[in-house]
Amino acid sequence: MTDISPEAPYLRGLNAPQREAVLTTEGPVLVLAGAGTGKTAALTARLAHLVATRRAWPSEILAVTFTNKAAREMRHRIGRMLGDAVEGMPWLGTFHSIAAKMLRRHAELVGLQSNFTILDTDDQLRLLKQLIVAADIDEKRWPARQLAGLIDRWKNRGWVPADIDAAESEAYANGRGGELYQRYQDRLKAVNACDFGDLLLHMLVILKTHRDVLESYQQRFRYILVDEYQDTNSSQYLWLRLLAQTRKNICCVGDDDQSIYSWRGAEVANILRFERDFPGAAVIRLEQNYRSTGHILAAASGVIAQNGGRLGKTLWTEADSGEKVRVIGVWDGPEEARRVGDEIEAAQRRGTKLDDVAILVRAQFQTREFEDRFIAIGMPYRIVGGFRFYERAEIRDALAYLRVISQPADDLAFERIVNVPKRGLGDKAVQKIHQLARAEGISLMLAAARILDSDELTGAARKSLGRLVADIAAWRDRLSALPHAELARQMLDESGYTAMLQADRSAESAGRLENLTELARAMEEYETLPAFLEHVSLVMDNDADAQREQITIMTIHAAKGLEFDTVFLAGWEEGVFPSQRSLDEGGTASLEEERRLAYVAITRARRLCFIFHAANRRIYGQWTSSIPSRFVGELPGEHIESETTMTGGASLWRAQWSEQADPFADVGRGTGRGPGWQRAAVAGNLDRTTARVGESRVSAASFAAKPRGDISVGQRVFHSKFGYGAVAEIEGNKLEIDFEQAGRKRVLDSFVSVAT
DNA sequence: CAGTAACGATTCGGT
DNA sequence: ATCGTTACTG
Repeated sequence: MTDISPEAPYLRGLNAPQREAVLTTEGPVLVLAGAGTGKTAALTARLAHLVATRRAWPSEILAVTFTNKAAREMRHRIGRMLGDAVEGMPWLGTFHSIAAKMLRRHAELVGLQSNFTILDTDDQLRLLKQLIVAADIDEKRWPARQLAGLIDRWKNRGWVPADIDAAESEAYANGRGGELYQRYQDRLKAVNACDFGDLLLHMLVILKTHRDVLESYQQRFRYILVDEYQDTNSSQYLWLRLLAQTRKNICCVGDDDQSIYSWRGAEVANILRFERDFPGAAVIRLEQNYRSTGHILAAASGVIAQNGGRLGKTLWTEADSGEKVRVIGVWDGPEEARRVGDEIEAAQRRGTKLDDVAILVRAQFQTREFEDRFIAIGMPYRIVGGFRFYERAEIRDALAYLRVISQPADDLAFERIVNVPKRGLGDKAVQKIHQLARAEGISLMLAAARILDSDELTGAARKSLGRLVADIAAWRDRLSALPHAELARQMLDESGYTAMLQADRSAESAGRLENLTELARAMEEYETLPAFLEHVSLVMDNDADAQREQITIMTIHAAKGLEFDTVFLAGWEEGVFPSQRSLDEGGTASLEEERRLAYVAITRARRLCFIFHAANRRIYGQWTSSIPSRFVGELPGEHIESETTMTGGASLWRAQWSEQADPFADVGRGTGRGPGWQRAAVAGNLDRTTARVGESRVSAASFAAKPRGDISVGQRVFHSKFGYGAVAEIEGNKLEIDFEQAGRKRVLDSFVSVAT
């Protein structure tokens, strides 16, 4: 079966199907890998095997992952197996980074220069907005977001503007979709830029139309490996199929049950397509789970079993059954946060590390409740997702400056910084530059320089623009003499950006300055400014603060591929999870995707899994009563343990919803009519609820109070939302406080008490 | 040009 | 509720 001894170190500890996945090197292979079945171990072993047996040099293997993080981890693990031999695995990366690398070599074939910029969503939207306005379309009725989504979908399918037929075009502005797509592509080309979809689409076009290029890559890549295959979209699939066409040594690893990105263009159908396009593909199933206890695995399996059309895997484990999944019903969101906090503290006392605990939510808004609570009790936490480092305004501004320096033709970057900080270049000045640029067919940067030679601009605006243009030129000159990180620091000072933040006395400005320092530091790790900018475009990771122990709060989507000892799943209510959107539209398919999410969520847990559902929740400022998610009802009874904190207990609870034939038949948005147990619960919780209302009344009444005598600068105080902090400034009854957890905030003195 | 009031949207989110 | 964007006003 193989020419290598079965004792090869990278085979140690692998089970039979895993070994098969490693040793079946020739021909197409499809590995169906359930959650926690040691997929990554098998995958890295496969790569090690290919190299160790001299079937291919590292540079002859194309290995594609879905995220940069996954790519990094794989690189790391192979490094451990092969020593430094992996140094040269130049083709291990995400679809986008690999496509970008290729495209830089062949850019001219699609009318780009090899130093093209990669636009992010924000740039993309601004550009589209301009085109929409120019096309005389009402941006209110036809939002840029919608067009962006549409173009994205087209690109995901591998369609260029010429492929858009009338029916497709109809989806935007009465049939003008295709036209705008074309204009958008023209505009991108004019500014020498690409969006993410283009990286793949352009390469696809090149591979299709330039035989020599295609053949050289087919020649080069002896083996192709694809991770998270269920997440690939059509364009990625077509790209892979072209590259694998001749040698057919392609191995795809995926799990149809973990396909949760269809809204982003992923097509599970690619799995079925694979067996059709590569007849005779070996199909290998990894079904032994090494991660979770028996109860957790059984609970997850019970839920996912409700889905139709699965390829079918039966996960099993040799591990103990462990503790049952705990399903906890609470009164409302705040109570959910309190209960989770209590359980975490209890787990901590039992020796669980906070790093091993995660709270997973369906939607970002659910994180607020936990954040509030954890600040109050001083529980260290981090929220993954939300605003990433590179998406913050100050970072984007700084990057825009750097882009203008690196690439004068980058109009979008120029527009972003032309009046940041404010330098008196408002709409009308910018408009004039635009006009000239359009008339002459030149970049904004060039037009700005040109306009100074005319008398279009006068007075302050003229002077100010002159200074900016001269500054940018000077910074660009210095780039050859100075390390780019150092240049960035000087640029931030000289542009007035630092001064602008220093002048801003708001609570966040200090943090923003720190972020900029961090940005300059990060730049030091890159050879050149363009190399750094490329990294930024492709990697939106935020790998700051990993120092002290903290729990993690994140969405289920963000948790895919991760695992934790203890997992809290919050907000399992109809309308939250499954989300209202998925219930309103999308039918069975979208409900099944939600169910796969539930499956992914439960299988993140190694040892303990808690599932919460609240009877009342505030959504968009509106109190809504809710009933437990249907997924709660799908959890097999023998693997869970239910409890409720509400009077009436589990018996009443169950009586109301779990024994009806179709308990969700009349579930709709805001029916507002809660089941009977809710009324019972209301009675039971009346005291607590009124107490809370009373509290806030008292606070409100004290709004007008005069400054109090027991607080002075430096005093340590406690605030029920922000926790402990020290008073930094007093202004009447308003205090500036440096909170230990929440940073500097302005609060009324009536909301704090003197700490003891 | 800059500050403020009104308006509106608001899953999931890597590259 | 909240945040971001736009429209209007000083």
